[in-house]
Amino acid sequence: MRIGELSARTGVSIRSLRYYEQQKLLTSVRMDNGYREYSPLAEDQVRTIQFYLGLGITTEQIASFLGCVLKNKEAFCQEVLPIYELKLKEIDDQIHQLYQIKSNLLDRIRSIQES
Amino acid sequence: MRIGELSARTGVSIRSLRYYEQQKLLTSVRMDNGYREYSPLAEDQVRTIQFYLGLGITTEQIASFLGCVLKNKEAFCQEVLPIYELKLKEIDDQIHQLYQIKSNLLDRIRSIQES
DNA sequence: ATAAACCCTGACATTAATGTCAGGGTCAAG
DNA sequence: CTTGACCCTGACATTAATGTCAGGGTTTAT
Repeated sequence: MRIGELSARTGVSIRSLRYYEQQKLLTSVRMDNGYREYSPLAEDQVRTIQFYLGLGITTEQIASFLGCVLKNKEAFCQEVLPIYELKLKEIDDQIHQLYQIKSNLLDRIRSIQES
Repeated sequence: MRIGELSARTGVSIRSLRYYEQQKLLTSVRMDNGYREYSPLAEDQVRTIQFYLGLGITTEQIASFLGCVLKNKEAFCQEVLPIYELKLKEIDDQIHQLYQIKSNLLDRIRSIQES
């Protein structure tokens, strides 16, 4: 299929599909006219990419294990767990920071409303 | 005082002090040689700016009420509360999103460790 | 053969505060 | 009068994925 169809099937913009290819997350073969041609498997692959992006994993990190997880069960890919754990730590840090700010904001709001 | 001293006193980089001025958070008078000269009050003003930035408030928002809060008690400045409340909502949304991701991450980690 | 719909590359824009560099004045102490 | 420590402006870079535009080819249907 061509890029427009892949985009329509997955809901991912053409621009993003080209970007994924540049980041080595996705491959295509070129037809004589220069158009990209995708295998039917690409649709699932794009959904997988989107799933990991939704977890806040960067394209660079995804590139490091995507080849494996497309062929095996995720548990079999040793690169995945450390990345998940790193991301989890980052998220926890961010949550903590946001709570700090929230607490400060609530203090300020309270002190305004009291006066 | 000149910009280097203000920077040293507040711990805020010279670059940032110039940026605050450009964003109309800070003023200075120019000496004959073109150097900025700051009033002693600037030190406190810079700390106030830093405080609001630490709450995640943008320079544009700060600019909208800084004049007031420098002259009055914060509670007196009507622009402040809506901005606090808006920011609080943004923070809550972000916290919520992060929890969603965290929950997904924990699921994946668990499913890897179970296998 | 022409219009519409598709595809290509390359480039700039987006956010927000800050870092950093280049090229150039100013001033004080030696 | 020179050196070093200040100061100035203007500009580009940073992050990461995506949007958008220009300028140009291709294909399909009429």
